[in-house]
Amino acid sequence: MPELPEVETIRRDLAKTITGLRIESVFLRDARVVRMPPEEFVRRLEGQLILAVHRRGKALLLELDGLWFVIQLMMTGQVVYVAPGQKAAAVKETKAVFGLSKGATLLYNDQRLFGRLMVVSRLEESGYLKVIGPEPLEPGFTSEVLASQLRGRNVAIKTLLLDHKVVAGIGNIYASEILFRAGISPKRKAKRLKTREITRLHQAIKDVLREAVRMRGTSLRNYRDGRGMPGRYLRVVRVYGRDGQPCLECGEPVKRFVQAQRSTYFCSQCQK
DNA sequence: AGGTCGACCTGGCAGC
DNA sequence: TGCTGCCAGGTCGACC
Repeated sequence: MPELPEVETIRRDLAKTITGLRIESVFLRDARVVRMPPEEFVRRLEGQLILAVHRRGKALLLELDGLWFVIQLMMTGQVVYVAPGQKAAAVKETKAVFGLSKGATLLYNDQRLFGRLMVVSRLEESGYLKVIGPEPLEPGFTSEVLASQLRGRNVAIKTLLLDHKVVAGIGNIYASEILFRAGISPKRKAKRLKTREITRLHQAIKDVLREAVRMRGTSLRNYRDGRGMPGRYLRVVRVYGRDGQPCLECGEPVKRFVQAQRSTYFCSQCQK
């Protein structure tokens, strides 16, 4: 999915466009994206006022009156706002269409159908939100909190960064970028990191995610923001997708290998 | 309990 | 114009 920076970008876009609008109609073109009985999903949403748009980890949370519309985009989900009078550009990947008040429309597109849409009265009803770890850009996420999450964990640090129970919102692109920024090898066992390395890692998590939010996220293929536009962070990635190309710090070729069934990119000179 | 791996899906692209 | 295999911003459940 879109990772934290991409979801945060969408959240900010949607907060401006759909806050205060009412969901007047719900049309499911493929009910597989709805992770509850589809009739109940539609019944709960229709007529609801959108009070606010929040984010937790990689999940978008639309606050309704006593209910939450939880959207997990996973790998290829998109939420696209279509302004009143603008032609609703539904595409083959459009799986749900939400008719909003004042003539606006919200499209949910998802090529791979991994995304999850649900409406709950309490956020813990979502298995993801029930177990999710600390929010990395919130003040409560300190170096000590990170250290406590890593303690005793006998897994490669790259794999652990992808675990949303450890830190929320980090995905496969930013895990590689963060470790490069911190100068730490993705192969290091989490429990072996020194305190000063954890401090660097903590700073790198914040720096990389903040920079990516400023650039409105990374678009490889499917990611689009709430206005249907790609993000710009791909222009400044240091290692992700750059295998064989020279490291921007030392010139050594960037390496790719597979870790926990996901690609990892790193520089063996700069990351120890 | 913590760690590993397959499953869930569709589609783009490289190589033959 | 195939076909095959590999790759893709994620999460969960079954297994050891």
